[in-house]
Amino acid sequence: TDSSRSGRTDPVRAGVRQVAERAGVSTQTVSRVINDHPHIRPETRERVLAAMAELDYRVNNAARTLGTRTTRTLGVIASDATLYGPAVGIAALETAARAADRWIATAYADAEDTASVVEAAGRLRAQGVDGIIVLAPHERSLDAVVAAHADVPVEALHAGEGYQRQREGAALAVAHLWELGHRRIAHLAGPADWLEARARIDGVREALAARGTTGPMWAGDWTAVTAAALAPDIAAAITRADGPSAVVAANDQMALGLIAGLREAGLDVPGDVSVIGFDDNPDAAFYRPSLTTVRIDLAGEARRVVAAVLGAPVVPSAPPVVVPRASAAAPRGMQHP
Amino acid sequence: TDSSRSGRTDPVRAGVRQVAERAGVSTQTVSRVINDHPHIRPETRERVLAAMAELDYRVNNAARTLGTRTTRTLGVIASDATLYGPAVGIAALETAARAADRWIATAYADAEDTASVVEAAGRLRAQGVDGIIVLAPHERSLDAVVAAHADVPVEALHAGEGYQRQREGAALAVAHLWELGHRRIAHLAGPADWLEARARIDGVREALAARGTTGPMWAGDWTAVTAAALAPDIAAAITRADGPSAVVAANDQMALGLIAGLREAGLDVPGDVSVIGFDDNPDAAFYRPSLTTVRIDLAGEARRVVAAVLGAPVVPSAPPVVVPRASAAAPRGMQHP
DNA sequence: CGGCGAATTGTTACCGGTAACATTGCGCGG
DNA sequence: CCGCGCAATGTTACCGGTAACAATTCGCCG
Repeated sequence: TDSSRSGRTDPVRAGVRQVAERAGVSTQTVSRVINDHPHIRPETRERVLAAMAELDYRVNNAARTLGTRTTRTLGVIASDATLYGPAVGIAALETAARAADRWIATAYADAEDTASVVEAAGRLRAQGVDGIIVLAPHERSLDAVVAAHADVPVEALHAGEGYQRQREGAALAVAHLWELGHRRIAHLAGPADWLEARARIDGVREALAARGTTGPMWAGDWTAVTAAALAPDIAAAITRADGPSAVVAANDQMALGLIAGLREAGLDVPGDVSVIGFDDNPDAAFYRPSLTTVRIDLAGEARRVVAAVLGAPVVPSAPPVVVPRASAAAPRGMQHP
Repeated sequence: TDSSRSGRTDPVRAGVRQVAERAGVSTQTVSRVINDHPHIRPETRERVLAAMAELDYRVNNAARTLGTRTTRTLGVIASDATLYGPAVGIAALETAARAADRWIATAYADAEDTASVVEAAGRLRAQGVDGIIVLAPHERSLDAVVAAHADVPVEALHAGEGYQRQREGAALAVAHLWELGHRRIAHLAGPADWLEARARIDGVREALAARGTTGPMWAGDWTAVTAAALAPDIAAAITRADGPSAVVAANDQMALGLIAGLREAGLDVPGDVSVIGFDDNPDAAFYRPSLTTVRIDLAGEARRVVAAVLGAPVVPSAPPVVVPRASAAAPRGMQHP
């Protein structure tokens, strides 16, 4: 009976015991209703739900965790939030986790430093996460995390089927350029020890191989700055007699830097060379020239990996698609076929 | 006494009781050591620490939470992760929280929908956060969150002192353009009911007022798409006799879209009109033209707001600075003064 | 109509810390 | 040499759920 001591709102949060009393059942029954257990008479369930609503009941996660030894929380290890891919990946994971009635705990780490990644995993473990999702890591970091935390499921957003999707996307990029008429295609890759970069490299390689050719490759670090720094080199290759006429960049930000750098070197995009990006950053439509890019179904990937960590049945994501814009065009001499 | 039943690693995590037994003290003493309470003999502390190390003890957060009713977790409500500002803000908050030995729980909400923001706050509350930090919200959403969750501290990254910083930054942008010789300066603002947008609007207005003038204003939604859609309008204003010769965009992404749209309308940046952005997106250096922008000390802001939520003494952040690049230049007719 | 198994609900103990309070030991002033 | 007060440590109960097990009810079959 609420004493009129102080404020207007409930001074103490209601617990299962209060709900149970109000509904005239045991706490266990309340617990069963909360967790959707079977063998509850519909009428009883109603009564409990009503009591919960009246008391504005919320489960106490800490208590639940203590009892069940499971936090319903998934840990996410992310690296650089200034990169478009990871930032969107985290958001997609949060959404997917929420849909699965889980929480996300995010820990940032320096992807270049395996120890820091393992340490981030440790922080997440200390918080009691039920599983860990690694975003775009070095392959060896992933291995290290798996080794150090063998007792929780660890998944990478871009491993397994995600790897395939990335590969497909890269292959699509090559196919798009090929159809435009390009026959010598280069790749500006991400750091080679990132799974994500590797997948895109493999995709490019295989697509080229399927067409009986290969192409030069450079490795950046996902940033526009580094891509711009590599541009002179790439420009030199392009201007050679049998140099590439198109470049697949492993993400949009590198494409941006690359285009700026190529321009600096006197090359016009898409006049002298075509460039295609990866990620479909919403800004890419407004780059100059607007950027042709590959879109991955990140939301679907996130759902898949969350399901994988939870051991739930996975639904496949949608296949990647090319978003054609101005930065990729027919090679010089083919404009009017 | 460990029965040799199964695996190599400890089958059960050690708890305070195990540590206490091993160190020959009570669990309470262990607890005191964990939490750095006074009145522990150094020698005792050593013994406990040793026992903890030997047993690879980790506190169980759930148990601690249950006992103390505090989770050491701060909730962050974010809106759109595809925007550079919020994405970096979250990362900065995570770092600041970690430095304060706290966790971050992130909940995404639709900023345009107050109910969704309040609901996100509710989710965070259910998780038991000790405080809530709202990232770039509508003012009314912030009010609603405060009203609905009066019993936890709620702060906005861009309210209070953060507001001042934003205002300063906008004023700096105006000052920069003014020094270049611009006398008629427009503002492409964010949605007017966002605190962040408001601060920047106020900064622009006040800086103009201090120079005895005013300027036209348009409101976008932070995205390049909408900025591009507004560009024809803005271009029309610019080409009028006494139209503005420079635009302060409220973020870099809008600046990007604006520049693309102005170009579409036949206006050259910075030839016909100067544009300055806000945020110092690392990509901005590679836009074409490279974007002059304003940098805010986001890391410092994050530290400040985390301290504020925790009721700790706040350290001020660094003042904003202008990063001069190519998109802002002297107005036509002043190139050679 | 007794008996049996499934459906439904209740009882009890426990998860792993910590707050609150109790207790012990010791230095020191009078 | 006693008593006081603080330093150092211990005891106990409890936080708010849930697992495990027990008990009761009920429909239905032989």
